[in-house]
Amino acid sequence: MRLTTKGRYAVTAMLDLTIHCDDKPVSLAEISQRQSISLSYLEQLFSKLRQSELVTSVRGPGGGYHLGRASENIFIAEIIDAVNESVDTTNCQGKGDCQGGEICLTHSLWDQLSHEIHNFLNAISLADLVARRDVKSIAQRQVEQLLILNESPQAGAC
Amino acid sequence: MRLTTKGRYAVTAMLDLTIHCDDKPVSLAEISQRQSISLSYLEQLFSKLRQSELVTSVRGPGGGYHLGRASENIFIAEIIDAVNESVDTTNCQGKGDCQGGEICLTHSLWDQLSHEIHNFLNAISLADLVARRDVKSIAQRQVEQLLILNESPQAGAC
DNA sequence: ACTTACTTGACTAAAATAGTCGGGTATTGG
DNA sequence: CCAATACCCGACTATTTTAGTCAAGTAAGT
Repeated sequence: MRLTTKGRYAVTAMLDLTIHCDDKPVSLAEISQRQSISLSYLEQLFSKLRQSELVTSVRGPGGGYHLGRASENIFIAEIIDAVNESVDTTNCQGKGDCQGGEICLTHSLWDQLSHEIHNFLNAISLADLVARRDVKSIAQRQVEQLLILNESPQAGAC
Repeated sequence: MRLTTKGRYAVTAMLDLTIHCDDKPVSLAEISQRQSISLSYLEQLFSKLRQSELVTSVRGPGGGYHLGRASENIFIAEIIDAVNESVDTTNCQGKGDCQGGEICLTHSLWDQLSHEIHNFLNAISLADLVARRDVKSIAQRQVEQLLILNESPQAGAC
């Protein structure tokens, strides 16, 4: 099982994308500022997200990214899969050749756990996360902090 | 979340210990052979398992390890904890200071997942695993393979 | 044109993993 | 007693992965 900052960053960035505007594309620079993730690293992650068609890109000035489909239909497990982090906890990637070609003693345990985690993450969509109270208030705080920092009196709402 | 070979080896070794004899202590050399885990590495793992009182040791010839308590009362989550692998999936170890002292957008998601995984692994005891059909047959195979390899006609049963 | 912002690929520092190695020390069977 | 067994312990190391950086593009809007 690999579930590290890479997968967490990807989910966080996708959630940020979901929250901020459905009309204009969101640039990576914005996400980078709001979520404190390095721009170069985001580029790497979004390259994979685009290949998996979880986002679509708009190039040129005013460009950025859109969600590939409705937020109700994008599930957390997909995002983590897209950035190459497997949620699999077995040693043999589920193949069952863990001990010199044979199955190992604890294979079925890890196989079961993998399914458990996958089911959990595949039952939660981006829309579900946006609806959460804590997510709403944190997103609000992040926008306010940026307004103060930038001192640019932009229209706060999308 | 860290769930790698270290944790898997620890659980596998503990399960092997549970399966093979409750009377005589089981030596690491035996476990090493049956489970294809390097002896030196097992020593490292058992040092931690002993500190957590999940096993007790008997030194000298004929020595080895016993389970620290009944297999019904040793849960998988404890074993993984003992070898220093945290099942926590948050970036801040649950503290909530993920984004420059503040909570990050996806904190509650990872927090919830961590609890989910912990609950799953904490509901399964070594005794539960031993009772599984697949574990029984794999253990049987492992013993038979060793008997052939060693060609030493030891009493197969404990 | 010029700028913005996506696109790609190569490169790298730091950390963690998965071990090895070499010395111990306790115990016991002969 | 003494040699063999097997636990005990700490230092060391190769490999892999993570978490990025950097540079050189390409496409598109103003």
